[in-house]
Amino acid sequence: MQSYTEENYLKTIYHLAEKTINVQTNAIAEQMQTKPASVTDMIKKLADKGLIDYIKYQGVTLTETGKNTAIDIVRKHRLWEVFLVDKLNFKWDEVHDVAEELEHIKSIELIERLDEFLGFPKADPHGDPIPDKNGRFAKTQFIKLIELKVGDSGTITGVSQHSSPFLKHLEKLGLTLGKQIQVSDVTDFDGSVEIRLSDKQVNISREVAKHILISSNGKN
Amino acid sequence: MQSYTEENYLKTIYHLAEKTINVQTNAIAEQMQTKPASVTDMIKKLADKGLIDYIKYQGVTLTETGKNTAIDIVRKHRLWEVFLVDKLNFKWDEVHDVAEELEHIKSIELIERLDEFLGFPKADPHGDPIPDKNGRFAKTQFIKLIELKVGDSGTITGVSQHSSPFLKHLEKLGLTLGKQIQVSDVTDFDGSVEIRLSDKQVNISREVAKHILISSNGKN
DNA sequence: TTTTATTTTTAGGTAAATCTAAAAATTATT
DNA sequence: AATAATTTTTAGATTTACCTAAAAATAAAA
Ligand SMILES: [Mn+2]
Ligand SMILES: [Mn+2]
Ligand SMILES: [Mn+2]
Ligand SMILES: [Mn+2]
Repeated sequence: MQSYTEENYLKTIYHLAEKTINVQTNAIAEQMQTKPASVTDMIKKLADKGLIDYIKYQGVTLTETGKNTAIDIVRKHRLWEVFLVDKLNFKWDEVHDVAEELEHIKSIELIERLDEFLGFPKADPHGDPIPDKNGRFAKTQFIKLIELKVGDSGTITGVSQHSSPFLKHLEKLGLTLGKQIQVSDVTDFDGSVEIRLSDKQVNISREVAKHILISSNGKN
Repeated sequence: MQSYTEENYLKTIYHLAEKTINVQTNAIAEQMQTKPASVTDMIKKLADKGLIDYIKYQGVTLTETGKNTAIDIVRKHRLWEVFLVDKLNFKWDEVHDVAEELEHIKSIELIERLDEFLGFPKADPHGDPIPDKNGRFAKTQFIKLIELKVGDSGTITGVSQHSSPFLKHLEKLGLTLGKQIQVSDVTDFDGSVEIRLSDKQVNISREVAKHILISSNGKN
């Protein structure tokens, strides 16, 4: 059984491992809003428990057990987010912090029944896939909106930034999950992207375009 | 802001204060499954924070702030229990431990929306009253079944014991909340009580009868 | 290949929540 | 009222998760 803190470390390492093979001490410290020295302490403990492989000065990787544990926490986090949005009418920018707490509730029964209650959802309110009870989930094939060329179209199926200001901004622009979009222009001057929606046209900065994930349905 | 542990102490003191004015160190220790020495430490901290009044060797009482905090935790605990039973199909004997964790999730928004989602329930699955968001709730007038005389009747509206074995036992006997009952006999030999239900007759021990709460609707 | 910069670890310490063993205060019994 | 029993508190440690400051290792630059 892991502590609340250990679980947060495992989840952080899991997410960082999606970008780099070996996860570095400083990266964990930044993500966890703590100091590298504290990370080193925790890393040793997790290694002793067989949840990560650790070579001094070389960063860490999750073991099979560690990875499974992390995925289980991610599963809980995302299911709770669905609950908050679908059942309690939270907005997609309001759910993260609460889910950050709820994900640590320890009851297999609870999460399985919640999953059923929610209708076994496949994705959370941000488009992130929800692992099933065996930890399996489809690796989603997303393209960053920024990578689309003029004329390309697709559907918004995810975001790679979960901050409230960002999500509120998208909401205001009407760029929510499931929306069909087409890139109508890319401005030479600042690289900002002109998006055609079914009913209107909006302009978004490169920074915003980087964090919108598209499931492409055909190039032009 | 209180820690998880502080919250559990406050809740324990609150419940013990329903029976005695001054709550004693040993009583808290027993309830919290910890040692009196640990309780003394925590008591000092809670007193420093202004959540309890404490005179050495004289036990403690909750301050207004402490009481409000405790009631808020009780509110959360009971709402989560309703959620588990009404929405996730848990049995009334399965919810306590999970609610014990869920009650510590810190989000006012969450609990108010949950309350609404559940239809502002007035009682939890064990018949205990749920405080509203201002901490107010009707003081329920229960009579212990053991106190009824032969011929008295009433409705089962609560239990004063939440252990799984006890609740499963009641379930098996058909003695669940809302059931109409009448005391048809009290055995001389062991004081066990004969209960008439709408469709059958059951015999329960004094020990069981002590923990069933009845809202009386007329004596004979 | 030195030197410099960055990253990571170690050393030593703090605060929260617990413990055991022993001392002190209160309560009950003779 | 004196003694015994019970309750409560103190003293001194331990564990977990942090911290700062300094040392060590690795990576980058000159
Ligand atoms: Mn978390
Ligand atoms: Mn999410
Ligand atoms: Mn609790
Ligand atoms: Mn209850």
